[in-house]
Amino acid sequence: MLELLNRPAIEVAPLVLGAVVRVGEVAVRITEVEAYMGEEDPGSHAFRGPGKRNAVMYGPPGHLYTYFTYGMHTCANVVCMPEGIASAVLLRAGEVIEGQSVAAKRRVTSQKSADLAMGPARLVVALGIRLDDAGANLQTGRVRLELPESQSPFSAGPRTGVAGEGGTAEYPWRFWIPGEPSVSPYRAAVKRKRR
DNA sequence: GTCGAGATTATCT
DNA sequence: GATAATCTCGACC
Repeated sequence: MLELLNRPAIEVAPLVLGAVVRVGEVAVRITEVEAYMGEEDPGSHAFRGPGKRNAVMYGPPGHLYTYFTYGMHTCANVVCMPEGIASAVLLRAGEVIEGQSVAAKRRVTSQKSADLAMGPARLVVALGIRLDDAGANLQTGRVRLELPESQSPFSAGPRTGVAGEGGTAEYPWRFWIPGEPSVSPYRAAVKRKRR
């Protein structure tokens, strides 16, 4: 599996589609991801170089990169590329296929099954991933990644949710499985107004 | 369904 | 002190 992940994020991203992430009793089939290409990517946390937050992204592939954003939310990534090069695939959405009652209990809002893991922060909550799971090994740790045996069909398009300058959504680095109800219908990123 | 805006805090400057 | 790889709610179509 490590050989499959030891490549650029835009190549790894389609492979993760259809994969299953398992944490305890809850399992989610990934239906939407985004590629982050490290220091050459203006939308990536690694764009300004290594720091405490993105250190895991520079580490070896096959590990979990979590980060906190907007003061309330956590997002999860799969690290790819060899140690020393920052690159990761953001898990944006998925379908809860096991432990649905447990996942629903964590999500106080949106009890509908299609909404349980529709969005990066929701996915993390449904799975029970925490910020201190950062750096966990996805083959041996609490959070497991199971790649599919065959490549799922997928579509590619502009990234969403990246609020950086210069239109970082111009790169077609968002991948999803067509026809999945759990793929987020979210609008493109809007610049945040200050209060 | 789409659109606008506020919430809330770790991390970085 | 400013920023942010988001979510939720309310208003409108």
